[in-house]
Formats: sequence, C-alpha cells, structure tokens
Amino acid sequence: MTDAGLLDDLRARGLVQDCTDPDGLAARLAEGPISLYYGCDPTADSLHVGNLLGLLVLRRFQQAGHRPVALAGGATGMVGDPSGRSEERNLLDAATLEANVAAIEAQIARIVELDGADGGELVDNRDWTAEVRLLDFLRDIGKHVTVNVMLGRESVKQRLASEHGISYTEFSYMLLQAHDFLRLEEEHGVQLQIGGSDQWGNMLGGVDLIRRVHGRPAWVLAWPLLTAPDGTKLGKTTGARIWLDPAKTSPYQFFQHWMHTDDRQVRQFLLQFTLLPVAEVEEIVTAHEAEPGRRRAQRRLAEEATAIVHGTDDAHTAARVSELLFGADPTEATPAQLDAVGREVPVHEVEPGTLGEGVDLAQVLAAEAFLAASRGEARRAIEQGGVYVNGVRADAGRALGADDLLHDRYVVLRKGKRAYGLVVVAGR
RNA sequence: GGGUCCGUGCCCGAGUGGCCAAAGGGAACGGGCUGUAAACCCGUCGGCUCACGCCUACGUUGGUUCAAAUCCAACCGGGCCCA
Repeated sequence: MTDAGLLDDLRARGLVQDCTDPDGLAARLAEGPISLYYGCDPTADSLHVGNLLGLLVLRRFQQAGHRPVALAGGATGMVGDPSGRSEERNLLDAATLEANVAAIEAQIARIVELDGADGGELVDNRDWTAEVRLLDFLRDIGKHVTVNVMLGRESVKQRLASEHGISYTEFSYMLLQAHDFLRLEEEHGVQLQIGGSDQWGNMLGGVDLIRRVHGRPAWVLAWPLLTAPDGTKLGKTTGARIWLDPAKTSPYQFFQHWMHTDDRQVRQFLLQFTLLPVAEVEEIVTAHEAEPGRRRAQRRLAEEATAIVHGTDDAHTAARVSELLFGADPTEATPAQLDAVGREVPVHEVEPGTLGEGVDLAQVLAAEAFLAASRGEARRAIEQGGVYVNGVRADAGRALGADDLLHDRYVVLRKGKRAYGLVVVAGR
C-alpha cells in the first residue's frame, strides 16, 4: 500500500526541483512500492543538515510505503578526494574513510528505519566497486557513455570554464555514481535515485546507463539546493557547519541553530526538516505570522528537527536549557538546572581555589577556545560590552572571583547575544 | 616536453623594493535598534602585550639587498597555448 499523494506532498514541501520523467514516475509509484536510494559520501566523521534533508526525503518515501536504500559512499568518497596525496596520506585516508563510513552509517540508521519487514537497507558502494577491474569497468561501463555527453554536463562545463579545471579523477566520479545506480538496480531493484540538484548530472548518468545496459527505466528526483535567505548559495563560509553528531554539535546547539532561522525560511524548513503534515505547517506559520515576535514557528521547528536527530528526550532538554538561558535570571537557577546547562554548552573547569584571588575574565573566555578564539578576541568582546557574568555586563578588566560563584560552584558566562558558557569548579 | 600566466590573511581580491599586518569587498565577531529574526547604523577583525613594542604571515626553499609580498634561482601546485 503506497501513498499516491507522495509526489504532490513533496512538491508542496518544495522538494521537487527536477524529475527526469514526472508522469512516468508517478505511474510507477502508483503501481506499488519502489526501491530508491540516496547516497552520502563520507567526507567527514559526521553527516550534517544537508544530508539530513536527503535522509528525510528517504524517510518520507518509506512512510509512503516505499523501500529506501541509504548508501554510504566509501568508494566515491575515496575518489572525491583530489590528487596530490602521498602514499602515506592515502593510507591514512583509507583508515579515516573506514571510520567515517562507520560513523555515518550509525547516523543514517537513526533517521531511516532499517529494521522490520518494511525496513530499509544500508549499503556501501565499496562492496561492489573495490573488486572491479579497470579494464572491465572501461569495457562494461565506459563503452556506454560518450565523453560528449559527459562534457555537456553543467557541472563539468562550469569546471572546464573555471581556472581550476577538472581532474580526470573528478571527471570519472559521475561514472562511478552511474555504476552505483546500475548495480543497485541489478541487485536491489532500485529504480529511483534522489539527491540535491547539484547531483543532477551525476544522477542522470545512472539512468542512461541502466537504459543502455538493460533497456529498463529508472528515474531521478532532485530537490533544490539549500540557499541562504537572500538566495545566495549556502557555503561552508556561511556559519559553522551543523553536524548530526552530538559530540560535534550538541543537541542544544542543534536546537539553537533552528531557533535562529530567518522568518523568510521558517516555513520552508518546517516543510523540509520536519515530518509534520503540510496543513499543520501552514497553521503554525499562520500563527507565527500573527505574532512573529514569539518565534513559535522557529521553536516548533527546533523541537521537531532536534527530536528527529537526537530523540525527544534530548530535544526536551535542549528546549528547557534554551528557555533557562534566554528567558531567566541565571542567579535564580537551581544546581540541577545549571548541571543540565553544563551538558549542553561549553564548559570550562577550574580547580577549587583558583578563583580565590581572582582570575582575568578574558583569560577564562579564551581558555581552551572556550568562548573566544584568542585572548585578544576575548578582550575586545569585553571592551565592546559584549560579555556578561551571571547575566550582568562585565566591565573592562573584570576578574572572576569567588563572589561570582552560584551555589559555590558555577559561573554563567555569555558572549554576545547567544554564546553561553559555564565555568564549573572541579570536584564536589 | 616547449612557451606563457598565476599562487596574497576565513573567502574573493589590490599591492611590484622601504610609508605593509598588507587597500577594497564578503564572511565573521561586538554594540545599538529588535523578536535569540530581517534590514539598517556604529565598531572590531593575525598572535602576545595592549602603551611603546615584539613575534608570525603573502605556495616552498635558498639567494640579492641596509631593507622583499614585491628582485633572482630552483622546486611544488594550478590555468592557457603549442608539440
């Protein structure tokens, strides 16, 4: 039993930018469950919100009765790394890759349901790529693809026009991805690949290959690339990356990331990063627009998205800590509340007694890159009136002393409007 | 293999012997206004001290010079053209 409204739902969520054959795909979906895949390359030891979007689309298909296949790209991840590596580095990279694949597979398993009769599958393209011989690949795959077509791909054209050119390795990437699709089609009956529109060219290669080799149909569905509110591309420079790994981005930080969503994007993100029905999203947005100052849409978005990635318990904690930090007077917080805060924001431990004679505040802020990258940056922030001790603005030259301790143990520091940190006296 | 151009701070991008920690823009950071938003305004924006000053930095290594991001050489990396 598959949900016929799936494609319409995806469209309503702004998740359909391109489709190779919308009518054909719709007809195929109407026939019954389809197997589809989405691939993540293990370029880091954690996935980020960009991948989350794809995994959620996979889950939407799953909820509509289809069978998702999540691919961890151990092989493509290896090729994606460009030239100029020494032997040693390459060996190291293989080990890193191994760890990365293991890490992201665990994350995928939390977003996509893998267990049970309707469970999805998790695959690694190294399994069918590692042993492929070069000559076989050139003969069996390469012969079906003309360079003319490859050169025509927008991604390649752009690189050819740029001053950096494109390496043969990267040029080959699309072939590897096409090969993945082909093998998944053969061995897992996968007929649809989904991905961001930047993957369009790569994904098309698989469709062509499957048609040429087997004469069978396959489809591609692409969503638009995430952009900044002003429409520009969302680059690595645009803020820190938000990871799914709680060790890299704590649930509180993850929650806060969504709390900061621009009004202009909150509807889009509710549609794309939560599993709430479209109608409910519209209600939330309407309510939000009536009283934007209350930021209800952002709060709901943060709660839903954090719950998906970290579970409802962590989401609730993140919400509680957020309210405490942004709404209340730190001096009124209980030790238990401050402990909860300490699990979510950066903590700087000091030995008992060190605060006795007073410690320079800038030094504390900069310690271990706690809240400032350097002492100079910390000093600047203080001079500019941007640092608060237990909610009270600190003057230049401020020192932290035993008097500042809450419950004999904690100091709540804040830099700017949102960056919180907790100083904790070690021990009891 | 030959020729030619290029390699600057988080990114883009000026700078062709001293006046360069290096223009300008973007990003980022702090303040103001607000709603933990946007826009706008102000300030900051290599490190240490913050006062002078010192250190590190303009692909790498070495050289010329009182003095080099700026000149020379080799090397590494990249673009384009030719073979």
